[in-house]
Amino acid sequence: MTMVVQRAAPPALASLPPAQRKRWDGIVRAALEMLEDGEYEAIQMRDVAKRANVAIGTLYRYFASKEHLYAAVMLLWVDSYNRGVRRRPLPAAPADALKELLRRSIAAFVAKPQFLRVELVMEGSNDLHAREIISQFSQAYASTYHAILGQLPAKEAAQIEIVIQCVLTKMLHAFALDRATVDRVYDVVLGTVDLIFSPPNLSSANRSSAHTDTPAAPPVVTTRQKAAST
Amino acid sequence: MTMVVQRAAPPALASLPPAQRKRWDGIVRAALEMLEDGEYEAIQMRDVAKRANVAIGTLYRYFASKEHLYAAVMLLWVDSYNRGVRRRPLPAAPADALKELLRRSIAAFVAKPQFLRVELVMEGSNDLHAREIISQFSQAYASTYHAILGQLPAKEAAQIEIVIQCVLTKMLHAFALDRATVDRVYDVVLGTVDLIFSPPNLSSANRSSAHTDTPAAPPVVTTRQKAAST
DNA sequence: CACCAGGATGAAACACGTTCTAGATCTGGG
DNA sequence: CCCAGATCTAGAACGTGTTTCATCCTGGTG
Repeated sequence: MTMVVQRAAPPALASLPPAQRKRWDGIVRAALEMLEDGEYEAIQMRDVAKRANVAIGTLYRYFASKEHLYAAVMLLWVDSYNRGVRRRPLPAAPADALKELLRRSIAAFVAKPQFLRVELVMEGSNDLHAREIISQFSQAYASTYHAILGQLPAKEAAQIEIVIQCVLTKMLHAFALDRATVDRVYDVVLGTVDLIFSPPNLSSANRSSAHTDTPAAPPVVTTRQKAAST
Repeated sequence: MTMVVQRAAPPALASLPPAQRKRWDGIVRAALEMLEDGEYEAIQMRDVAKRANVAIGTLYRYFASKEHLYAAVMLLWVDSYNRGVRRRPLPAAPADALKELLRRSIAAFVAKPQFLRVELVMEGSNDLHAREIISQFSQAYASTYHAILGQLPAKEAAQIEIVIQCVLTKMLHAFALDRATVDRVYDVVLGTVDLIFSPPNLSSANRSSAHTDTPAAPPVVTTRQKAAST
């Protein structure tokens, strides 16, 4: 009565006998190497299998999809990125530490635009396995920044973290797609830190809100309701 | 000697005789309708062609790829979005106007997550035609925000614009992929405005930079160089 | 009217991710 | 040593985006 499962979930790397772990490694390594000198779109699963000396069916027993495979590749790669970025010491002041960390991150990613483009694909992916892995390492980033901002009030630290994260990845993606130069990436990302930590005199803009706020914005409250239902 | 072109570039909508323009419209409308009640991935080009009453070959004469077609769809849709968002008046104070605009934008997008997901796909796309169209309407967004921040110094206005833009789209994408609730989107996006316009007391964090800056960060300068060459 | 050029047609073929099949091979327990 | 079951393999097959191609309009021109 125990019917055969249509397709088993890909095994977790952790719980894997050495022989299979070796295969796993070989596949990911092959995929990584092929990305080193070719675009994601140009890489064929059949070729990855050939290069790793496994059958295509085997490849698909370990990875549910091309996106899942390359999520694993990114995870491997991001490790080396992390080691490089965190090696040298950082300035003590949060704003300066942040800026320095961002410079290193940008440098690391800019050196390998294919990986950025793959990350972009991953973020748009619907594949469950891929998404899980991706969220893993976006949390890894977050924790790095969290360490720096620890001394700030938790609320602000969280907000700053996410803003920085958004700006950094967006700008890197723009760069990866040739929509921004390296210099612009640096300018915008570091400029964001300045904007947050050394704000220009916006108080005039802010002050005027005291008397224009209430009269002009009564229908606002309904907006959120509509969003949920429409 | 004039050899036949392998594949003519898709014609621009502007320079098109009425009959063909009508076909163009029909195709985009069909594609739009199919997205209204189905996921992008589930939509087949063959079916779009059938629904628009054109041959598949014709469809591909107007649009170079599925992504190009859906970029055009998004452009059509974003028009109606813009009309909706800009109709009611905004508060006069930049910070408040910004917040209100953001609330409306979030509401508009949250109501149609398929479109968000398509936008995500578009942003990761390598298709030239698609990317050109996409950059068109991300500029359309930008101009909307630009109008609000006109009274601020140009430099800061530009920086604020881009930060807001990054945070907004990132959070919307997170929502589209079920990685954030609607409430979180509102909190983070509006919180960003607060962070910029009513910064908490970060000066202590900032002040200490005066004496930690120079000693701790000597190897920094080389970072950018490495980025460009490696 | 005959003719031409530039669409338009849709069936067939191709490409590549993914799945399936039919054995071969390995592995651990008796 | 032998068996049952898991895993591996080569390759065929399938689905969907994309391309090709032979053919059929259609509307302007002499």
